[in-house]
This record gives sequence, structure tokens and C-alpha cells, in this order.
Amino acid sequence: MEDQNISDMIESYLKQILMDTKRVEIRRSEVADQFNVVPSQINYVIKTRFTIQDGYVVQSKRGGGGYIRIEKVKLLDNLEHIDALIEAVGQSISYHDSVAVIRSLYNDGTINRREANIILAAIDKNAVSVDNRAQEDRTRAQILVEILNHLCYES
Amino acid sequence: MEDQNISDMIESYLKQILMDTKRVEIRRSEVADQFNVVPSQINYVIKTRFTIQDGYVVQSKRGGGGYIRIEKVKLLDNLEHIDALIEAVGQSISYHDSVAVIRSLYNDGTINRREANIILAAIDKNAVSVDNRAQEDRTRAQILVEILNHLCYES
DNA sequence: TCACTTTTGACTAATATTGACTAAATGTCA
DNA sequence: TGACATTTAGTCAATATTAGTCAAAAGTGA
Repeated sequence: MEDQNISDMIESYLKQILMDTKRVEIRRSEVADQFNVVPSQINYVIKTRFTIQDGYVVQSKRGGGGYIRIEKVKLLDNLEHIDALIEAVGQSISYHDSVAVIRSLYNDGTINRREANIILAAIDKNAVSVDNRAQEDRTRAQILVEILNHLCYES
Repeated sequence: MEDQNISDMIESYLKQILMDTKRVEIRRSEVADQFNVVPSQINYVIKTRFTIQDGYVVQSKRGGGGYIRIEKVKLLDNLEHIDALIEAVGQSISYHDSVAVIRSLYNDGTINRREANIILAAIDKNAVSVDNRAQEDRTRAQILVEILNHLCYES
């Protein structure tokens, strides 16, 4: 709570609201005006201080009546395990190694068989197929990491 | 149901009626007047929020006594439905349209909320991200089709 | 100084709103 | 019946209204 810089102040402002209400919905330009910063600074604050690791899920909509919505979510207790898997996946992973990751989630009880099969389909060779093998492994990693991040909390 | 903009309000208004009556029949200009928008905005709302994938069928008639009729319909049985979705996905699909496909599976009862969220994660922007936008949409389509094909076996 | 974080703004993307023009159905009247 | 007016709805592109991205500039602290 030092509030040394404006980003910290915006962070505190939003987290203050979230102490009461579980979710905030803001108009980016309004908050930017309020703190006298450019609108994109709101994105910076959200990106650096409201991550899924911190237990926040962010949604937004553009156009008339647009908004940014931040929701505080309850993180699961086997977070360490999922974090370890994210670490293990890294930037790139083969199909074979992915299967091990998914099996681990299944054994863990994090996902059931049906969910495991859906994830297997999503990272299948056909799913990530492109003319470049290295790219396939990177895409597979991205998909897995995105799913793993989603499994971190109750939705 | 945030109803930040007029289109959302019109959508809510119509869906509210459809909760009771299975079908609504409106006079375009009347609803436009009621919400103080131009008539063509009604078309915009219908086009973006009452698609066949969401389970709505729209009919209309021009001239004296003209109308727009929106009907909530029962979706096809699972297999047919999945086939239709595979067709709709094609070789390439945007994130936005993918969400409609996944919502359709959920409305249909083919997948539950948790599974829907996993699939949403799999086709997220971050998941398919690569330096080429067109490729992202192709990869997204491949993932979705792979999952849809898998769901065919299960159902 | 050097690495890191914060701040800024130009450019991009998504969504909503508007209105001019078009198309279709119906009404009217000779 | 046929011509034309009237009354609807449809289409599409321009404009408006948001938020997102990215990299350069500025600040900060060891």
C-alpha cells in the first residue's frame, strides 16, 4: 500500500472495490481520466497486477457501452501442481509429453476422463498441424498452458 | 446481463418475452421507437444475438402488416448438430464465431459449463497465437473440428 | 551506469449506431 | 385488372465509440 506511483494507486483503487464486491466493471477511459493517465495505462496495470496467478479473471468488450470487468476468483488448492505442470510445458512440447501432463491431471483428480479426452483432442497432431514442426510444438504448449491456467480456479 | 448499451437492452427485452412465450412478433419500427433507435438497429440486434446457432429462427414480412418474428427452436439431436457445427467451422474461424459454436454445444447439452470453459481456453487468442493472423484462425478451426469429432464418438 | 518498471501515445481492432438506399407486400383507385 | 402509392422490412457502408497492442521515452533504484 505504498502507492508510490500511479499504477500502484490504480491497483489499490480497484482492489479496494474488490474487497466488497467480487467484481468491478469499469470504463477504461473514465478510470484513466480519474487518475489523469492515458487509457492504455489501465491495461498495463491490469496486465501486471491482476493476473490469474493473483486470482483475477479479466473480461472486456469494445464498442459502445464497452467495459473492462475484473473478477476475483477462488484459486484451487492444488495450485502448486498446476504451476509445476505449466513450468514443465514451457514454450514448446511434443504430443507425447503432453499426454503425460494430461495423465498427471487425471491421476490428480483435477480433471475427469471426459475432460482429459477433450484436452487430448485439442492438442492432437491434427489440431495443431501446420507446415512447421517446431511451430506445432509451440502451439501445443500455448494451448496446454491456457487450459492449465483455466484449471487454476473455479468458474 | 449488463445492459450497457442499447443493443443489449433490446436483446434482453426480446429474450425476456421469449422466456414465457416461445415466439415474439414485433413491428420493427415500434420497437425502434420504444428504444429510440433507428429501425435498422433492430436488424443489427437480431443478426448478432438471435442466430440459428443460439437456437433462434427469424422470419419477417414487409409491407402493410409487416412483422419480424423470432422463434426459439429446439436444436437438432446431437450428432446432426455436431455435423452442422463442423460444417460451420470450416477451414478457418474467428474467436468470436468459435464462442457461438461452443455456446451452441452448451445450450444443446452436449457439453457442460466446465467443458465449455476448457474448450474456450483451447481456442483462446493466446492459445493459437502466432505471427500470422490467418493462420491463427485456421489453427482454431482445426482444434475445434478435432474436438467436435471427438464429441461425435462420445455421443 | 544498467536493468527494470512505469508512462505515454500512435496505431489497430472490435462493436455499436446511424442513415441512405433498396426490396417486398399491401392498399387504392381508375 | 393494372398502375401507382403507401407501408413495411433489409442491406450496407460510413461513422462513432469503445478497448488492445506495442514500442519508444521517461523514471527508478541498486
